[in-house]
Amino acid sequence: MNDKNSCADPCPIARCLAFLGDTWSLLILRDAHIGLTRFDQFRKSLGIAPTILTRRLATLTEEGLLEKRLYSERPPREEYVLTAAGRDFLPVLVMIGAWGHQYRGEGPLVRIQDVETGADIKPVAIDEITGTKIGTRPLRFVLPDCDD
Amino acid sequence: MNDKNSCADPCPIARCLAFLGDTWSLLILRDAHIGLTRFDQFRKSLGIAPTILTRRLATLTEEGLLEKRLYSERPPREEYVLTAAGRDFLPVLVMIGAWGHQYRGEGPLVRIQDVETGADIKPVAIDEITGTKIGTRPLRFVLPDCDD
DNA sequence: AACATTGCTTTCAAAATGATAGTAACACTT
DNA sequence: AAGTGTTACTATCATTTTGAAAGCAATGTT
Repeated sequence: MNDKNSCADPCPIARCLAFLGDTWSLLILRDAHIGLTRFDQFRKSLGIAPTILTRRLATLTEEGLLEKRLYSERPPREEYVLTAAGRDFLPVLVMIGAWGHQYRGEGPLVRIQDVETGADIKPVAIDEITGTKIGTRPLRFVLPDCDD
Repeated sequence: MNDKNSCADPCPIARCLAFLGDTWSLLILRDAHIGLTRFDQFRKSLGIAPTILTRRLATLTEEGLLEKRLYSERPPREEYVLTAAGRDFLPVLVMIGAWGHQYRGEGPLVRIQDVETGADIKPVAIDEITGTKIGTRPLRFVLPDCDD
């Protein structure tokens, strides 16, 4: 994609999107966070063609966001559960949802709540160092030297 | 996609992904945040086919993330600049980058810095209400009644 | 007048997607 | 024991999307 030089794309956004840059993968991850684990649950929830679902689940598994777990030996049946990497993807999904909520929020909308307090979540991204919201201070994308 | 009922998909994540759920759109937005505005800048930066770029820029413009601005009358030339909605998409990109940084961080990596302090940004998503990091407390996705 | 620049469009082959049907391995029911 | 149901797929094929390459229109530059 961006291979003007010999090393892999140095942008962490591009690296992530290289295999997660499609709607289905992200919706599968969303459903996984909601608690779905099985092929047919994903298929019914998403209305996705089984061919595509097979491929997406395989990619997500290969890339370490999901992992297969045998939940029945006879008949052999596997389910897909989130790994640590998959669980750590939640902030991305939540921020996508926050944007959608703000800019595509007409009509009835799913809301994300804190289970304990029952209150709606109000997600914001901050810089942990300065404590300020992302977007309030100018940022810079810095390319390192690349001698791979 | 998820039209088991008559109303539009109530999930704000799905709504966002409905038109932003592809790699190119997100990379264009990334480049727009870096400061690119012109067709050829995007094309060269991304190595994208002009056909696709035309379509993606049109969608991003229609959806209100970019807007066309005439920067030369003769010859008539337009550039694409981020709108408020487009600027507010930065947290999503930054969180995607943070995930990529953590889980796909081998080799040289672009880092995001605070321009003023020069320090690397450490992006985290928090719930503004409770102040806690997203992912540390159990969440729930709540479907509202839908009588559209 | 010839060439360069910018922002596209046209064309067409290749790849991805989606819909539908079918299959494998079992369990369960009668 | 035969038939039916469940789950997780695979096979097939038409449609859609993508990508590569070339072309073009409206200028500015030399």
